[in-house]
Amino acid sequence: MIQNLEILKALSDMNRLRIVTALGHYEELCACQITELLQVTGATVSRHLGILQHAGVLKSRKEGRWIYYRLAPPADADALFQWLQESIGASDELKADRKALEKIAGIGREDLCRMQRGEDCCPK
Amino acid sequence: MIQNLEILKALSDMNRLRIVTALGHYEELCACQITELLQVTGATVSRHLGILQHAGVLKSRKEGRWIYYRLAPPADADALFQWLQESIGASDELKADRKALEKIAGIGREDLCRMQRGEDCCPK
DNA sequence: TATATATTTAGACGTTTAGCTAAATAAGAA
DNA sequence: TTCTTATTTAGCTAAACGTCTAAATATATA
Repeated sequence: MIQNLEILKALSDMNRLRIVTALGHYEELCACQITELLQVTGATVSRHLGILQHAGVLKSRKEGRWIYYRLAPPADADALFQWLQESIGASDELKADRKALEKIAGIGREDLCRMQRGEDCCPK
Repeated sequence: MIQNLEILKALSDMNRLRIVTALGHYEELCACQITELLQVTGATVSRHLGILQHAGVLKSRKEGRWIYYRLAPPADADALFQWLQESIGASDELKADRKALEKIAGIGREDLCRMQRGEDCCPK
């Protein structure tokens, strides 16, 4: 498949757009943070991240148990991603994500993951 | 659905990319010309054109029995389409389309449609 | 009017995709 | 080592998608 077509396909899903937009604001996020943002299963997030990574949109970095993802689109798709970042944030759903992310980023990895497995320990 | 997501979805199909690329070169084309280019059923072409039109990427103009389509992306997607036109033509499949289109555009509507219904009348 | 024809719509069919649950993997902690 | 846990993989289901054929629509021509 054409590389650019694969990128377009990778971007034409709301949850994946949300991931890309989030990473446009946060430099890098771990899978558990994205899981918390999207409110879907970890497995589903993993699948979406895999699709984005395979399309060459994301790169990952492993650190202990956590895997961090960051945007890394190919140079010749720069114009596309610039358009994305500028125009896509306008939607209400993505504005809400922005707020949710602030909270998620503020919690810290360990507490976030504890929360996710239901220990209900941490900041509400 | 977010407008920009709908545009991305509309563009994430090879045949629709071929249509958009063709219209990037030819100003306007009728459905039968696009049918000849893609080599799929008229019904299928009609569906693809409908999806692109619904996403706001194309506009149509009726002239007698023929319907002509042309690119008409919304202003705030300009950057996206500029990227598309610049970067997407590099693929081999789309270069072949370019050649096929020259032939198709050279035939003329009436002869082309006669050809399509198998009368086998016209330039080979 | 009746016939021909370019396009669209409707319905069927096979493939792809997004989501889930459960099991597997990989890596720290006890 | 054994246990815990973050992530991925496998297998499933339901919905979405691309394509086809056949019928319907709209327009021109005889």
